[in-house]
Amino acid sequence: MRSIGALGKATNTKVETIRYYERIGLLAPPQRTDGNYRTYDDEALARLSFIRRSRDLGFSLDQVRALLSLTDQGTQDCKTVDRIARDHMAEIERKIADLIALRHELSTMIESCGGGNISGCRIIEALSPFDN
Amino acid sequence: MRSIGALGKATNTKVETIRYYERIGLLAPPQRTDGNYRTYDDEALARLSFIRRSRDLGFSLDQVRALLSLTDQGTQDCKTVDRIARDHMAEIERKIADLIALRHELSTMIESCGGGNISGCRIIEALSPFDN
DNA sequence: ATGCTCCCTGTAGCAACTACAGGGTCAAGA
DNA sequence: TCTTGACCCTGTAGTTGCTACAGGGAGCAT
Ligand SMILES: [Zn+2]
Ligand SMILES: [Zn+2]
Ligand SMILES: [Zn+2]
Ligand SMILES: [Zn+2]
Repeated sequence: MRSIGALGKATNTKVETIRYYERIGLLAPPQRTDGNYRTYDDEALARLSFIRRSRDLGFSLDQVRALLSLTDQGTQDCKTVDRIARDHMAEIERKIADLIALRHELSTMIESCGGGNISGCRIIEALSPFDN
Repeated sequence: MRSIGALGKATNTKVETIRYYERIGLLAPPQRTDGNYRTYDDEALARLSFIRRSRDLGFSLDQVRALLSLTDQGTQDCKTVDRIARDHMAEIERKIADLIALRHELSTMIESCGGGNISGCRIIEALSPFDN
């Protein structure tokens, strides 16, 4: 059994974040000490580690919730797990493509800056309408 | 002079968003009609277009605010403009790198799924602690 | 007069936390 | 024993950039 602070250190999670996960139902309310302190067992540690790892991989809390509830009924087919992961992957791909397009536009813009005063700056021009 | 709805259409911006920009001081409060309707002139249109273009390029509202106030004093050196743009570019680069690393991890994970039931799924295993 | 579309203000919601304020608890040292 | 300090508690509000109402008023056409 460990305190919320110890759990936080073990999982690299802020105490407030742990309480937040409890509030939104992602972590079960743990047992309390006589002084009303939360105490966590190893299962809670494993569950929070799972959550953090999933979050680090960019899954949304809703996706994490789904993954957790699927894991809790471990006898089912893992098709849904696969689906969630692939959907997330597709989203990442989309974001990468968007950002690469953005980078191209930005770099063109930045390279055009001649370095005079602002009224003649090409960056500002590129942002402004009606002066193409 | 145009109504808020017309300005919204012209800049592809929702009416609520325009009011929001006004509330946070990004757009000046416009003139009003007798019936208390906002009316916008061409300058407001240009300003909102600038904002939208900057937002499309991923600048934060704070960055947009800075760019606008720099533009308003057009005689200054454009060093600061350049700086904002380069900072933003660096952030985009960081995000791209992060997402590419993420994609690598995810694809490894997804490819490892053999398709049985959940308790043996490699995706779940990859997310879980203590079972490496 | 009635409907319809637009506009107004003010407030609350989204994601995923984070940061207090204003207290209580607990272990250790003087 | 008393006190100090680190930790914990609840509850609420802030962050970013909007978006969505609710409950009204304005303006125009029929
Ligand atoms: Zn290009
Ligand atoms: Zn320049
Ligand atoms: Zn790898
Ligand atoms: Zn699987």
